[in-house]
Amino acid sequence: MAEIGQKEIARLARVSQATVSRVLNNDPQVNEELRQRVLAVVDALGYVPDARAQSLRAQRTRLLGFVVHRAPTALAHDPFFSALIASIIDQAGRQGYHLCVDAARTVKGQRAIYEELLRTRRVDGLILVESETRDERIARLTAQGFPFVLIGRYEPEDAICTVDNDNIGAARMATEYLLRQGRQRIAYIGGPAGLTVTRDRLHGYRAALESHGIAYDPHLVAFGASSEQGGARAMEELLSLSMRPDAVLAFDDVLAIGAMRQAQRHGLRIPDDVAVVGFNDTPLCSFVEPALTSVAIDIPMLARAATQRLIDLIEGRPVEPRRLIVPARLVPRESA
Amino acid sequence: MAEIGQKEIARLARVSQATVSRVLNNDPQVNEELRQRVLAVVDALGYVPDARAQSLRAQRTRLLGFVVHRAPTALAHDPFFSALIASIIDQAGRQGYHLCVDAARTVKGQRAIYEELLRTRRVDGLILVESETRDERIARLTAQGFPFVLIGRYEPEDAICTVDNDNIGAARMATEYLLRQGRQRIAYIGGPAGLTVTRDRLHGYRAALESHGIAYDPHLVAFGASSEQGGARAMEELLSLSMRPDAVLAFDDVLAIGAMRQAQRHGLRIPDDVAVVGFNDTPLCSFVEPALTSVAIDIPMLARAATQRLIDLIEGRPVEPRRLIVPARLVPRESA
DNA sequence: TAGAGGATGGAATTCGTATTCCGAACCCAG
DNA sequence: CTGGGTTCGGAATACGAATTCCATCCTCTA
Repeated sequence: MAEIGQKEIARLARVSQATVSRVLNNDPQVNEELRQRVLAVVDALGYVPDARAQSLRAQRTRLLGFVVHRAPTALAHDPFFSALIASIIDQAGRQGYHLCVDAARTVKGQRAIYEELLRTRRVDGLILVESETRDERIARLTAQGFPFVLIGRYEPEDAICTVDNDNIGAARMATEYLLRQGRQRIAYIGGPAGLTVTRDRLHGYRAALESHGIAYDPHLVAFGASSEQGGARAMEELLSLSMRPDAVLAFDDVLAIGAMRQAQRHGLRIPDDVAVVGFNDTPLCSFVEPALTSVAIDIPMLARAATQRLIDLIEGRPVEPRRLIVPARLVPRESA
Repeated sequence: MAEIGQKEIARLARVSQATVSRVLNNDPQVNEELRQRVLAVVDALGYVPDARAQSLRAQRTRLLGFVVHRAPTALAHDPFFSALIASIIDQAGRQGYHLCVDAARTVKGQRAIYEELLRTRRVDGLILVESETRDERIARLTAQGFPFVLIGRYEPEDAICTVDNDNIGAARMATEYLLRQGRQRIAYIGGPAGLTVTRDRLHGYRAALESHGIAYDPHLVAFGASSEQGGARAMEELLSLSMRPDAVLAFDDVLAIGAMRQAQRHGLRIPDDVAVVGFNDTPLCSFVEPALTSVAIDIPMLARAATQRLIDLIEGRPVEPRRLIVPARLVPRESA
């Protein structure tokens, strides 16, 4: 039943197929009477142009690609992921674009996805997240002039379009918040070492301390895998210091909760003895005892900015500035 | 640079464009020597067929549509959502399909998305979730013979392809688990009234009771919005009964946690005085005190089954049975 | 050795839309 | 009444790949 095309419409309206196309594309130079006649038929048949044909003809699909450089199953319960996708869909939808989500199942698969989406011209542009610092694909995309935007920091190139959370500023803000509360020995628990995010937040933490005339003490910095155990172990390490910290800034909420629990096991009260601040403001925060103060990343803003930039890029509009930093905000709860 | 097509390959390999196409599609009736010559050029130029042209020609896009009947922002932190998407991408990817995710921003938008994806033939099939019980779009899809699969129960039609979690069985199993632990007065806290899921789980709960010779007592059933407050309020109601329950089965984890907290505020010990079981096995479960026993829905299985069925439908393979029920399993923790 | 039959590759067409190009009709001024 | 300019719609073509159809050439047999 859906095998109706402009040709059929044209036949029924007794005009040429070109006229049908003109009417549908609001070409001003078409007689009003004809326009109505055509629209009547279009309406009656519920005709809608075939996106596949339009894609071929116009050389663009109105499809954005969202690629996660991670196995699909690994992001199953990642709250970041769904929030990001939701906002991208929203923003893209407003401008008539759709979203094609892909993930690399294997390391080899990354290359395949790159080929599949880019070379086949299946999508008009790409939004990449969780890119490695040195990512060969980024170089190739740049070389090919293929539109893409990166969410998260990327250092080597400066000309590429990037949207990132203000990790330095956020960590600094959180640290200063603790300082204002009179905390003296503030510790930092970092996530996976080597990630730019980990380093950035450490920078912010350090900057806040130093601008308040407090010397940076490496003993007060611990690292742990992003899990409750990781947080607990890191906290254990910090508590064994001769002078234990009176506040902890953690790389993410799960680490923070692990740390909090470990402190509680030692009989310490939160926030009285030790204040704890997490990162990401996940739903978990409200459910732990005491509720966790956390830094909220503005994911919708991140997603919207990235999407808008990508569409601008695709449609040839200038994108300025190339790198955008989105501010985060602190969500105060009971733990600090 | 990517403006190379089969015509260009043909020119360089000194064959016709048709031959290039034959080689790429493994047509057996092409001379081996020619095949090699063509493949050499294809390889050298890194040529990959244009998906847009293929879509038009083959009348299929190898794109699956995933439609959520909800505003994008509403699913921002929904763990269900990302788990579902991740597994769909995985399964679809194995068979050369991609996933196009869409959400209805507004009620009017639902219609628009339906038009956009279906009528424009942008996708080969649809996976729908959270459909209303009476959904006009489903009737239209069925009438048009457009391939689609529903995740979640749908009653009116029996011929449509459906994959659903075994809500009745799961609630029954959880209730029996509590009964085996010697619980006598088991209460049920339901979610949004009117939803099939709510009713199904209530059915399972009731069936378990009755098969154990325990009369169903409507006083032991409360309903609440899916929030911590909702759970707390429902629990308050249950605790005010002359004979308070010694166990609670909740519609989801958040409700369960709310109920648990409320019981604790009354000085009751979990699980000694009141056992609590939640639903969905969200990450929250491990983080509350005591850790929440919950029913885990097999989301990957749900997603994979739905995807596989959709692809079977698209490629004309028979799908049997039309309705598939995926079993859930209980994850015991401390709260029961 | 001629004719049948098979193998093989090229020309042409198709998918549905957008667009270019051009001819026809019409208007007004000279 | 005719020529130049304008308006408008239809024929034709392009987008890139797949496929049908056909011409050619080769081989084998009678």
